[in-house]
Amino acid sequence: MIKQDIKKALAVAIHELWPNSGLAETDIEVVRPNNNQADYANSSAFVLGKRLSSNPAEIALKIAGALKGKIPGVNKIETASGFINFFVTPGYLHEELLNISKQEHYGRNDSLKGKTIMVEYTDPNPFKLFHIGHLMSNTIGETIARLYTASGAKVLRVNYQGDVGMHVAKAIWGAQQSLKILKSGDPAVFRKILLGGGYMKGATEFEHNEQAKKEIEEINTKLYDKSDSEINKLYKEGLSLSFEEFDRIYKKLGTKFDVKFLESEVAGDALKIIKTHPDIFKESEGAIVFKGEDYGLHTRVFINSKGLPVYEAKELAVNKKKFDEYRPDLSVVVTGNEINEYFKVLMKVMELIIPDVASKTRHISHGMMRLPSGKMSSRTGDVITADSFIGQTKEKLKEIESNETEDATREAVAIGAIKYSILKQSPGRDIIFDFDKSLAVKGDSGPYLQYTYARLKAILAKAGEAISQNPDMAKLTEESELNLIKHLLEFPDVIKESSETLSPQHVALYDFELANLANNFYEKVYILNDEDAGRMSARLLLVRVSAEVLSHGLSVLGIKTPERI
RNA sequence: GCGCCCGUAGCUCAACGGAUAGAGCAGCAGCCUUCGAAGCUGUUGGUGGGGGUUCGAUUCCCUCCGGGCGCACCA
Repeated sequence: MIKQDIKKALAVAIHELWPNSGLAETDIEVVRPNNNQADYANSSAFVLGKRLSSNPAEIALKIAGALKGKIPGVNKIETASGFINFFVTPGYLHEELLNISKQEHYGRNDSLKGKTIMVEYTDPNPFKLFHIGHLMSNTIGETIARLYTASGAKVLRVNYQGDVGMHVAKAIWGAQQSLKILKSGDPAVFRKILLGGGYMKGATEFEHNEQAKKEIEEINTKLYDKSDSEINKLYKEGLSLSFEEFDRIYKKLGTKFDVKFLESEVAGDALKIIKTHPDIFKESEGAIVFKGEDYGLHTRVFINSKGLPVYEAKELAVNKKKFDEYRPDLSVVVTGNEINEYFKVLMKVMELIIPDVASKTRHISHGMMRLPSGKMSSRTGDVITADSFIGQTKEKLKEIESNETEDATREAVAIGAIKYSILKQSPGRDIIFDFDKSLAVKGDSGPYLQYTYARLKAILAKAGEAISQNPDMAKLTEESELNLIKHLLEFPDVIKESSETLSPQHVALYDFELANLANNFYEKVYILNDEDAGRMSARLLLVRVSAEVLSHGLSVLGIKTPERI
């Protein structure tokens, strides 16, 4: 890679000029400048200027002079007020394009080879709706998993689902009430009640109906000791309905979990862990709590006054369980940012009782999907399900489709649009979901990228056998061609950096810029029916590699690339 | 009140402490008699206020203003 070559040459030159500068190769960065002043640039002269107490511009000149003619592929080195700018030759670009066209997994790196990483995400609760918040967690988590895979790690996708707890009791209570009124045995009605309306009703009544609150708490206890057969039946039924529903959605979204944990499996462990650490957890007002104030945090309840473990305790147990059973090198937990503060308490507790787990656990939070009216709440029913969201997006796509599109393709485009709009911004931020405004299907959008891919593939399909002819790489001289190749060369760096910093938006931006350059090339140069067969073949090679890299780039984002859209 | 996060163009978002702060949408002006117009080209427009650190600050620190989330038995 040219960046590495430049870096090495810089390190050597700097060492020769100033043996004691203390500037190592790892301190030197070669970047593609965001302006068009150079192909690659370096700013080490500023650092050296500081260390040597001398003028950066002069230092840059000295370095540039020492490097002249020493880096293969670089034919021009300039300085501009301290920056050192490098220009590469078309010949170098041609050679590199040919190289990457032969690589099977271009873009992958092996920086995490041999490592096992668990990524927990989505975490929907049975008995509640799978809404666009889960869609967000799923999209981001899936991309993190794919970024780690692209860096060579073995990734285990984890889904942790709350099959016990107050929300289940609320849903069952609500369903019972509705069933009494409706006297309906229709499975579809039952399904709807249990998965959506039941929880809503239970949660609402819980807040201002003392009788309901009491009954729900009783149900919660019964759920733990399994003493009531009617509740057991409703529970079992609802659980399998929920899982069926979730699996259907995962399939749609392109996620497949390797490990599924249930809260019910870890509740017992949770109690055990808490009880074996009386030095850390204290009794307070009938509950067992962790006094976070000693560590600049706040107090959290781990076991409630009914003796049942709450979220924090179960989360503690599930994180321990991951390491007991799978021994990962790293465990990443993706959640909404509303639980950031709880997670800090949890991390502190883990540091105290299972430090080895704590040191290998990392919490990543994402923002909320918000409605223009405010926060979404499944309690009040002010919620948009993933299904209806995807459905609405498909409807919107119908407006701009030029020909008859198959439903599966339309769905791939709709999901691509949704995923891209989530991933193009940094994960910590909220998305204000205003359907007409925030979900783009034109411009910087998923469909634009898929369209570009389909367009490139259409050329390749028409070219047929011309692809296999001997490409005359030297014929790629247009600016649009060279710019495209330069961008293609960046792909491995972008993947590696995004995986290190967990920044899906960098991949999204890269893909978008790639599409821009590819479209620019498409408009500027006519590819097919060229009397110069070698040139046509070289251009087709560029089309092919661009399409492949775009497809891989989108695949990292979990976005499909249909051949036709 | 305390803690954490955020504030960039009319709107939605980018920008390892680097050069002239980039895109998309919306607006305006163009491009379908050759490969897919879900496209391409051009254009208008911006870092909440005030200090500080630095050769260099959207980025780091302080402060003020504005918004979000959390602050004990829900997750």
